Amino acid sequence: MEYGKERVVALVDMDCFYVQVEQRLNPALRNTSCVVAQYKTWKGGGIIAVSYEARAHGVTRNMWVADAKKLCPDLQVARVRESHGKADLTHYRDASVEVIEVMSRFAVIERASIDEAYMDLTSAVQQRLKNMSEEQINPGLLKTTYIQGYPQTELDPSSSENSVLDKEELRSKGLQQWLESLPTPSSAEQNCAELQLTMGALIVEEMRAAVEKQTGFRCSAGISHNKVLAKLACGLNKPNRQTVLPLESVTELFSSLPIGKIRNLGGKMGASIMETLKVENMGDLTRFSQPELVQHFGEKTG
DNA sequence: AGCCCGTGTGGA
DNA sequence: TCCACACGG
Repeated sequence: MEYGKERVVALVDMDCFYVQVEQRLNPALRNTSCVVAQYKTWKGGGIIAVSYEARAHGVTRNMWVADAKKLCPDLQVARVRESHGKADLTHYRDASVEVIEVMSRFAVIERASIDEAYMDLTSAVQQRLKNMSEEQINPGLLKTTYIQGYPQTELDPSSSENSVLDKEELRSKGLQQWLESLPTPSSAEQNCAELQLTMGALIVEEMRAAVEKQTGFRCSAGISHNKVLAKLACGLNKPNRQTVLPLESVTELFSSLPIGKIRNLGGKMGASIMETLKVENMGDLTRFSQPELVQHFGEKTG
């Protein structure tokens, strides 16, 4: 197997998880602009989770409720339970366990936080490929899947029709183009990395559907070859969607990706990289060798 | 008045 | 091995 393509790794991230937990409990909050906030006294409390409807009004995490209401006057506010003057998150932890239990039926889960989990799907994928007949994968089984970098827009002056496609049309067109480029899942082709990612996406589609059916909670996911890329992919099409990030699409994605967008590089570490190496984008980093990076930033980080 | 918490890293 | 700090949520 080619270097960097050995594993299939997924990251599943619950969409505005605390909000969903409160919405399940109180149906009046569903499909509305709402937030979860803690500590009522100062400016109405601090916001720790925001529904996507409220985000459309510019409401963000870490905002005061009083400020958020200026942006979104009909904002609904759910409150974090307080025990003895302390915010009590056990409610959300219990909901998290519900989700993890469902996901564990599909793969070994590595819990990364209360609302996200990584999983190595390599062996599950190989199992599924073995048992598959030689037909092309049905796009209908990947209804919420985006393939990053697809459709590849060939510069065709005769058809400027791409500009009128909405997001869903683009998604399905890209998926279709991707599936056509794959070998049929037969015999010798089972170690094709792109085919493996696609099978990973199929498993994650099933997992996410099971999570929603069992718990009522929706999530997004990224499928790629390692944890950093899976995390990055997950953020590309939220909420309630999943994204495959093939290695071939990484170069273009990185070319304009600010370093701070990569997990663990959002703070001082990322700033020091940009400062030390005089770079802005992830693409610029490929100019440096691994020993150079290790020298600057330490064994693990480099 | 940004808190609180889990996790990971690297230096002492 | 422990501790301080950084990061994300």
